[in-house]
Amino acid sequence: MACEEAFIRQLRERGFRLTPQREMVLNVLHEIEGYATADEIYQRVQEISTSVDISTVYRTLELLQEFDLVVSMDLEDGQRRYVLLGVHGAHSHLQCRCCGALIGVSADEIEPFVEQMQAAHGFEVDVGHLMIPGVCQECREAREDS
Amino acid sequence: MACEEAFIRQLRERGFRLTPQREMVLNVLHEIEGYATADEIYQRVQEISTSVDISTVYRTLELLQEFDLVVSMDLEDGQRRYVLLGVHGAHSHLQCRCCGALIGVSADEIEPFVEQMQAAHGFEVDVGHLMIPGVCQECREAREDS
DNA sequence: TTGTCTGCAAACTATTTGCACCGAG
DNA sequence: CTCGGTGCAAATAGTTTGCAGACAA
Repeated sequence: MACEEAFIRQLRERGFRLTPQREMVLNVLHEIEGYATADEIYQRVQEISTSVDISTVYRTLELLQEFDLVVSMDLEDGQRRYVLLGVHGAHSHLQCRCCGALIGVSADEIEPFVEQMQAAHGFEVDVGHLMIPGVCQECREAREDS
Repeated sequence: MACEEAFIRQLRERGFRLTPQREMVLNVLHEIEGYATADEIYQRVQEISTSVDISTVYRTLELLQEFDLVVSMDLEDGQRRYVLLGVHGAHSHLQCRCCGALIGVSADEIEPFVEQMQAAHGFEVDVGHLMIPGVCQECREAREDS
């Protein structure tokens, strides 16, 4: 598990400690392999061990973000989502406002757009935090049927 | 003021009423000519008339969104921003995580990207709600100087 | 042992809602 | 006159924080 190693190394380097709670949060993020709210992560951690507090989950997620192992994004429903930057590294997400689905889009695919914004505005796009709202194929088809 | 007319027409059509509070919120949005938080809008409305409640501001903003005269977006600081869709219509925003600046980008400019997502994923991008996080030119230059 | 981390509870903040009165149509 | 809209206050919901005790190193 390369990301756990990276995590432990960074913890050591900066004088932080490796606690079972931190391991559990990281493991849960690994299982999920996608976005999740703090509460969803909390629920899964609870399945493994009760008496882990939601505030610890938040604190761990903050730490993981400082280490660039996780990115967070705000959807319009007011719940922040957290994504583990796994082996694939930074990528963007299409977010369906209809069914709520999040669809991953590789950084490669976003690249032309990133370069365009760079050229036109000197703006450096943060691909890992890019959320693209809209309507997914399934929902569009469902809509056309009616 | 074309958008006020559009507003009044839609109000009438749907049996809603035109109140001074609703006019004030719309006027403030007009003055601002850009994004603003509910609280910022509330403050400006207060300058014109005290005893207008923040809940009325929220309710009016919701109404304006239903009428497609305003779009809202969530930035990572947990405060929702509201933008009046003026004469220019829907457009996207570059958001600098460094200085907080919001830079408008026309729908035309986003068009190639929209078509790409359409072709590759059948996903219909909602240009008006698209927030593109990153670092703006000024902040990048400031960073390079150090 | 030492100082970080945790659980608990309380605080915060942005937003939403219930309700009785007010006022636009 | 009617009933949609408002101000007020209280409720929510997600997230953050203070603190005393727990535990990794």
